[in-house]
Amino acid sequence: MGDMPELPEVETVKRGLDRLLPGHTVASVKFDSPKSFPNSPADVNQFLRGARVLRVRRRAKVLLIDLTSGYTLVTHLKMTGQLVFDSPKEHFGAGHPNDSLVAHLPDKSTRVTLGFEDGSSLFFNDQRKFGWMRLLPTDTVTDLPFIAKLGPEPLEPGFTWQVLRERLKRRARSNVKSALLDQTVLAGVGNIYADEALWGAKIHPSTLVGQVSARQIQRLHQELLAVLRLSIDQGGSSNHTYVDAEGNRGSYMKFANVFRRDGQPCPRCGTTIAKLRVAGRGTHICPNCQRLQAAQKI
DNA sequence: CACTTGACCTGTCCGC
DNA sequence: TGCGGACAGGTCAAGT
Repeated sequence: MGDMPELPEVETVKRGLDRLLPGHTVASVKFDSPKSFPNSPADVNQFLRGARVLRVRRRAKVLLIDLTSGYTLVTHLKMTGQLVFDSPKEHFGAGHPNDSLVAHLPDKSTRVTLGFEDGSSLFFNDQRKFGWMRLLPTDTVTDLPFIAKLGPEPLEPGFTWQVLRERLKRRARSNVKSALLDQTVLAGVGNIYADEALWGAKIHPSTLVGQVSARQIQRLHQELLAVLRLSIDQGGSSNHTYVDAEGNRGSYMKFANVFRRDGQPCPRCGTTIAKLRVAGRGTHICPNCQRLQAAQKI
């Protein structure tokens, strides 16, 4: 069962790592090449080993760990990735709630291990091996094709509802859920928060983008920001494998209105929540609150 | 070009 | 208890 990091989960990991990693110098590196870490051993020796961590950033669902070597460790967690920091001396005393998780690392899902000079470690675990970590010159990261094509960050100040309307026009003939999941339209939204925001705005996920009114786009914009912010406040969503930089699970799922709540009552009207398939993805809706107009039913 | 489908992997759950 | 198939929160390449 997957457990996937979207913007709030990656942001939570980013905040933890940015608090824990800067100042640490890489002493040793073990990596599963090329699947999870395609760089050569020569690159690792030259640009990673001996480098110190400057800062940790996030763009969309990508983590960027900047190093003093002028290189950046670019990491995508995809469906089941975790980045967990373990410093037995400094952060996890006996009886700490994360001892059980951290104590057994590395395990069979560990793809990369960075050992730091003070004895602490950063583990990149990834059960399904979809995720990757790669070392790139810091000033070329934004040239990576998929990063260059990313849409705006929804939580940046310039992201108004009018910007959302303009971005959605790129996918005018597709359904609104596919458009929200398209990272070139908008960065960071995945299956959970697309479902939650569409429920909040009372829009059926199969509605064609061109059929969504300006008023509905305003409402969708408001719901997207609210759900992303709430989830960041809760440390993200954990159904299964997601944990933050210290091995903590997130608690957003307690607040989910429809996601993985099929068969339970809609919190707004009591109608039984349904699960369907839209854009090839499991999709959760309230069939009463989120209706397709007759003309759109195909 | 816009959009949809399949592939990438492993683990788990559900029905027979 | 065993086995096959569907499915899992992401993204890209290949197809229509």
